Amino acid sequence: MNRKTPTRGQPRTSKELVAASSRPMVLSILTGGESYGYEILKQVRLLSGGRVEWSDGMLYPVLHRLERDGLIAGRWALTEQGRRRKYYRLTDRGRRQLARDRESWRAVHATLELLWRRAQ
Amino acid sequence: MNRKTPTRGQPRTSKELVAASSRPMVLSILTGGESYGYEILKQVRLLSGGRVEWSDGMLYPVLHRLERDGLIAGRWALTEQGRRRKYYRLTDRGRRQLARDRESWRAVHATLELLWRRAQ
DNA sequence: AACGATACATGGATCATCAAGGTATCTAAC
DNA sequence: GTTAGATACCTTGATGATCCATGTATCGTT
Repeated sequence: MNRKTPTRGQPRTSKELVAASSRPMVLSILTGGESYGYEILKQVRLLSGGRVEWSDGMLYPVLHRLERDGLIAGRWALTEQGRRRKYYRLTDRGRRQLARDRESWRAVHATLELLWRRAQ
Repeated sequence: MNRKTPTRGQPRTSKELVAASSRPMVLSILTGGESYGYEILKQVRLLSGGRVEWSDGMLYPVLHRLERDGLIAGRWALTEQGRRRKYYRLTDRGRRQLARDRESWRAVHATLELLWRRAQ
């Protein structure tokens, strides 16, 4: 990996927030169809308008764990340029986990927004 | 601590989500004025409509860390019933940290909601 | 030849909650 | 009087997470 990519920059997101959002974020991205690690990194950067940046060293273990837990399923493929890629797709189990994650997230978010609106 | 209180129940929130939200949640609650551990636990339960439940064994270390880092300041007090309480208030540093946490949270939330709306 | 982007992976340090336990006071029920 | 529940604080060991640094490799452009 090129060490000068913005992937290695100063984190704008706390590591706890990354930990909490990585699973629902990856699962959500995969509801749009198959994807692979490097593309997921770019998707996150794009969708957040550059406000969320993940390191690749963080994402790959996440993908391995999600696969180990049966929430996503991977298959190896080769591009025309000869690069190997591991494509992941969402499993039914992953879809159910995403629904639970979304509910938990929204419960916490609603509480925080309530507090923030209260204090302006 | 009474072991039969709902505080010890099955967590509805993943530990990662707790980790990500505990600091902004505590700091936000303290924008409403001084509070103490036990009351903060009840506030979280109340504000979330019972959807977020923290264990006290998780909260006290959080409060100690926030105090150690200068984001909150504590003082001991005694109630008329003779119970000791440690009241915490938000410091200026804590207020600045909360502003940063809120921004990060909203960046991640906006990204997730974008994905969720996209997929219905 | 060098650089940057693409594409994957690992390992040690650090730091977090969780689970389970502890101390103590007060009130209400039986 | 003693049991139970609520109030109020705290600590420790096990587990598990990202972070940081590093490694491998291909391809296109300068």
